[in-house]
Amino acid sequence: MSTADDRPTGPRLTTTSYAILGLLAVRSSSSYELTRQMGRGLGRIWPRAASKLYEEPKKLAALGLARAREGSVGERRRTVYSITPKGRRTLAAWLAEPGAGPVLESEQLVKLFFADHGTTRDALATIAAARAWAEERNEDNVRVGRAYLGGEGEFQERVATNMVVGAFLTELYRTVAEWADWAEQVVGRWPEDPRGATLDREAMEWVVDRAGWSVR
Amino acid sequence: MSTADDRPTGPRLTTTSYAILGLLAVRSSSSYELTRQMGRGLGRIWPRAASKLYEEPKKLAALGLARAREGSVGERRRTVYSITPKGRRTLAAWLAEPGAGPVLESEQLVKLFFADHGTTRDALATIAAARAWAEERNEDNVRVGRAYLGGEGEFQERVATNMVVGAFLTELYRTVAEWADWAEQVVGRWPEDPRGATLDREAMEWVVDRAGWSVR
DNA sequence: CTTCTATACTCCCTTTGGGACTATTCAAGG
DNA sequence: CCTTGAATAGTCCCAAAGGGAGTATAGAAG
Repeated sequence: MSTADDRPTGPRLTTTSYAILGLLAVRSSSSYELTRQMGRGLGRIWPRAASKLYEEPKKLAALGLARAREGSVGERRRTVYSITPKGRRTLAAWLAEPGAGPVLESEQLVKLFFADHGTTRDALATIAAARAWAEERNEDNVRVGRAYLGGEGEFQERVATNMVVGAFLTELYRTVAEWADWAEQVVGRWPEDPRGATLDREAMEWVVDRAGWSVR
Repeated sequence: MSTADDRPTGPRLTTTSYAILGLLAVRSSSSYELTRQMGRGLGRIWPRAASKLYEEPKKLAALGLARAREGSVGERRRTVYSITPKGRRTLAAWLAEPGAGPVLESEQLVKLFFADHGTTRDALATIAAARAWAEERNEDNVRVGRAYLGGEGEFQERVATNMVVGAFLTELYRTVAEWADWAEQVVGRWPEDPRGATLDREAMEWVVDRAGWSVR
């Protein structure tokens, strides 16, 4: 943590707060725009419900990390937020700490964890759904990557940083698909009642071997 | 959704509810044991705060999906829950639906998303932290995999299903580590001020090529 | 006996999800 | 011009969940 002067007092800042602050560092935005931005790229790595996001910029403004400018389009209210110098320093201080590792929530995997209480067909369907998920998500990734290569990506000037995150997602989706293909083979060899499935030694050895990269 | 008879009325069941129900399908347990089980393997794919977990089995019992047996160890209270036939049917019905795709939350990636508002050194530290995370997590995975190969894994009789989920995690951790190694190379080529980083065309082409698996 | 860990919970305040709602603007079509 | 639907711009509400703090007993070790 950097200078004590920049440590916000009052409401605590969450990762979501910093994400909104980061978006304001890139560009001043209306609260609606902020919720849209959070829904796109960032939503893949820090998904948040839109309805809760409207509160964040207010909090940042209350802490002096952002400034709120009330305005209107005709009779419709509109608030545009912009980052303050204090906000920039606070963001930079946060970036200087390494951050928590990924947290994964997968209902599909929970179902597979208990696959022996359903049918093998159910398990295969769940695996297929996982692959479909990866495919669908990857389509967006390809499109974005190509746009950047063509020099026409959103926030093209930020391509270097966006690529690092985009590559992670690319690899993630690819991994899910490859795992799904493998799992389909393995589970396809199960009996109809998965309770009868036993250790597939060859497959297990392959998995353990794959895990060997971190072994000292 | 299967037979209407088995559709629970009253409190809504969440994925967490089903996970607890699944654990009871494997073995009757005290609420404390349930919270421990949720903290181990399942916590990697469906992390939940222990303090909230004590409510779930109560809910299942209220719905007739589990039965609660009050008891004691000396003067200490203890409640053991076991699944009912209705509970088994409800679990099986849930397993018959494919389930939602993975949801990822990564503070590290959020930081990298805004890396151009920090320093290149910060970004490299964040990448190193991601790799360290993958390493640490993978160590557990290796240990578990070897125990299963040796026939001494926890719930060895469920090795077939556990392997499918374990393989996913193995691949995930490996992917994070490989991505981190790549990202370290790429970011290592950035100028000291990451705002000066520009499109690394060769790297971007590699990423887009890697994403090509799902392209029709 | 003391200390620490394990077992076995409950409570509390904050954050968050997700849905529902209100209202104006803008665009397209009849 | 009017109507309809999407976009913009929010607020509210109830349930789920995070994370910390707390209480209490049992068991192990010194």
